[in-house]
Amino acid sequence: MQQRYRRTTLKDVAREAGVSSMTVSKALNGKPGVSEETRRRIETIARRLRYSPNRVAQSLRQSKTDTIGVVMSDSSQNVFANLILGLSQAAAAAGYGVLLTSTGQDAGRETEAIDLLVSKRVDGIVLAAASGIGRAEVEALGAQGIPLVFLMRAPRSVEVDQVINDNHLGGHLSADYLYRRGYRDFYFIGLDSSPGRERVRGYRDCLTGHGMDAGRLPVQYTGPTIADGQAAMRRLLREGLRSGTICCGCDMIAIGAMDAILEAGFAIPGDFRVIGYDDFDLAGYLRVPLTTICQPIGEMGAEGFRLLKSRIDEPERPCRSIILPPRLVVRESA
Amino acid sequence: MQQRYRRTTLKDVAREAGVSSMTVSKALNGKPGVSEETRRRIETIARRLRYSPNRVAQSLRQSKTDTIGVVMSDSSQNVFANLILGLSQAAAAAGYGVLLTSTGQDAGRETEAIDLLVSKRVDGIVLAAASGIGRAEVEALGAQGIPLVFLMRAPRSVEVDQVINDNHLGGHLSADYLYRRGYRDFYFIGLDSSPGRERVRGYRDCLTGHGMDAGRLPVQYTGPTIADGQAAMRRLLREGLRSGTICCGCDMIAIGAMDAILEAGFAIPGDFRVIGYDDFDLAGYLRVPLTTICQPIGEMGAEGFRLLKSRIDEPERPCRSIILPPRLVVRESA
DNA sequence: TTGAAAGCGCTACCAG
DNA sequence: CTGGTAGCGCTTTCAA
Repeated sequence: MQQRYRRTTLKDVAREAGVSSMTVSKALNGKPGVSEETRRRIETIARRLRYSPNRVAQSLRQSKTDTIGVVMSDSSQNVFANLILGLSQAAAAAGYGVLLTSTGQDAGRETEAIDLLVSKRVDGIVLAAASGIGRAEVEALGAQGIPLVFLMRAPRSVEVDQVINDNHLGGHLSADYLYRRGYRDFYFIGLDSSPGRERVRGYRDCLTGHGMDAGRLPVQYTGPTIADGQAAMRRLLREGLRSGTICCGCDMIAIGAMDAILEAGFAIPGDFRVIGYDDFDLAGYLRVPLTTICQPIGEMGAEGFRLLKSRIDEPERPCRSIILPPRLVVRESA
Repeated sequence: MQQRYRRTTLKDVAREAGVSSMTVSKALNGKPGVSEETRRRIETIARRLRYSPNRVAQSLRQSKTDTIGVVMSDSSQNVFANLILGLSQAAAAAGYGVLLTSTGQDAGRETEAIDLLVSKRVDGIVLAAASGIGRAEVEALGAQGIPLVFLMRAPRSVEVDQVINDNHLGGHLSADYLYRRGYRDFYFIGLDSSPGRERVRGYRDCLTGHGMDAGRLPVQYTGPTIADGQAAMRRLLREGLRSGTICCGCDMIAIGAMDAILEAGFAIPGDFRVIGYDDFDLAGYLRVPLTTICQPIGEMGAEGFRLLKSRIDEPERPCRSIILPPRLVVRESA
C-alpha cells in the first residue's frame, strides 16, 4: 500500500559526498558557487545513488510545476489527437509536462477539471473547445493569477488569449467555391457549437451576398459524429430531397451525410455535392474523397502552448487572439 | 515572471475561522475529530476565500501524487487517441490525473520521458508501445518501487504487467479467413514492430498449417503510415504483381496499399484483396470498406489503467498479462 | 474535540 | 566557494 522504498534525497548524496545539501543542490542544478571538482564528484555520486530530484518538493519550494493543464471537451478523435500531439510536442520542447483532463462532454465537469488542475498548481491551463466557461469563470481564474488560453472556442464576453480558426471565413470559403461552380441548392448540416454556428454565418453571409434569399438556405443543427450526419441527411432524404449541395459543419458529419446519400442510391458529386470542415488526415481516402476546409489543428495546439507560455512569462501583457486561416481543399465530393 | 498572488492557505482559513490549521485540514478532508458546526463554518469560510488545497504540498507530505504518467511512443493517431481516451477516462473515474509524454518516435527519449515522470513522482507509469525498454530498465524501475504497466508491446526478457492484443491469433484469424475463401496468393506488408512481427508469425503459422509453402509467403516490413503502405504496395506492383491477397500490419498500411492498387487501375476485391489490422473508427467509410482485425484499443487503455492501479494498491502481487482477443470484421476489401 | 510540533525534500537568502 | 537557517503548505503524531 505504501511506498516501501525511501528514495535517495539530496541529503543522502550530501552525506556520501561529505558536503552540505546546499552544495549538492547547486552542483546538480548547474548553479555557480561550486568548484568544478566538487561538482564532478557530486554528479558521480548522484548517478551512483540513482538520485532523482524530487520535483514535487521543487515545485512546492519554487511555486511552479513546469506543467500545464489541458482540458479537452468533446470533439472528434482526430481533432483531439492532433491537438494534443501538437500541444504536447511544443510543451515538451520547452520543458513542460502536460496534465490531461478530458471531460466527456459534460460542460459541468469543465469547472471541476479546472479546479483539479488549479489544485495541482499547474503553471497554466489550455481550454480546448470549452463550452461551459464564461466571463465569471475567466475572471475568477484571472483574479487568482492563473494563465489561461482558449483554443478553438472562446467566450465572447471577456478578453482572453485565444487561438481560433477563422470559422466565418471558412464557411464563406466553402460557400463561395460552391456558388462559383454554379450550385444554388444549398443545405447546411451544422455543428451545434459556437464555431459551428460561426461557420454557418459565414456560409449564409456569402450566399446572401451573392444575392441569394436567406430563406432558401435551410440549416439543421446537430452533433459532431458520423451518426449525427447520417441522421440529419436521412431526414432530408425522407423529406423528398433528391439532389443538393450539402455543407457540413465538420468532416465527421460529412462522412455520415455521404453514407446516407450513397446508401439511398444517389451519386456524389452527381446528385449531391458534399463539403466538410477540418480536413482530417483521411479525408482523401474516403469512399468519395472529401472536399473540405482545412484547419491546421496540430499547429493550433502548438500555437496554443506558445501563447500560454508567453502569458506565463509575462502575466500583464494584453490579450492576444491568434486567428489561423482556413483553406479550401478540393477533392471529389464537391 | 513570478506569481504575484499569494494563494490562500490553510492558515488563512484557520485564522479567519479562529481555529488551528489542523482543524481546518481535518474539516476539509472529511476526517473525524471536528464538530459538525465547526466543520460547516470552516467550509463556508474556505469557499468564501476561494481556498484551493495545494496538492503539491499534499503530494510532498503524503508521497503520492494521484497522477499517473503515460509515455506514448509512436503509433498511428487513431490508436493514440483511442488509447489516451480510454485510459484517461478510467483514470479520471478513479480520481487520478494523467501526465502525458509523447516521445516522437525516438526510442532514446523513452528513458528520458520516464526519468521526468519519476522525478515528478507519478504514482505509476503506463508504457504504451514502448520499444526502447528492456530488462535492465524494468529492473531499475522495479528496484525503485515504481509501478509499471506495458501496453501493446512488452519486453520478453522480464515478467511485467501488460495488456496486449493476441497478435499471433489476430494474424492467424485473418489468414484463416482468407484461406477459407479460397485465396492462395498471399503477400504480407508487415508493421516492423514486435506486435507487427507477431502478427506475421500468426499468419505464417496459419497458412503453413494449411499446408502452404512458407517460401510462397513473402513479407515486406515497413513503417506504420499510409505512405509506407503505398510505397510497399507500389513496389509489389512494379515487380509485376497483377493480383493477390494483401495482408497488412495495420489499417494505415492497408489504406496506403489500397490507394496504390486503385491508383494502378486494379479492382478491390476483384484483382486484389486487402485486409488490415486495428479496425479504426473509419475503416467502414474508406474508398473500399476495409475488412480488418479489430483490437479494442480504448478498452486496452482502460484496462491498462486498472492494472496499474491494482499494482499501486498491491505492489507485491505477481505480474499479470491481460490478453485481449482480436476479432475479424468482414467488410468489402476482402 | 482541538492544537502544537515536526518534517516531507528542496532552495532563497545570507553569513562565513 | 561553502553551509546554516528558514520556510514553501500540508499532514502525521501525540498531547491537552
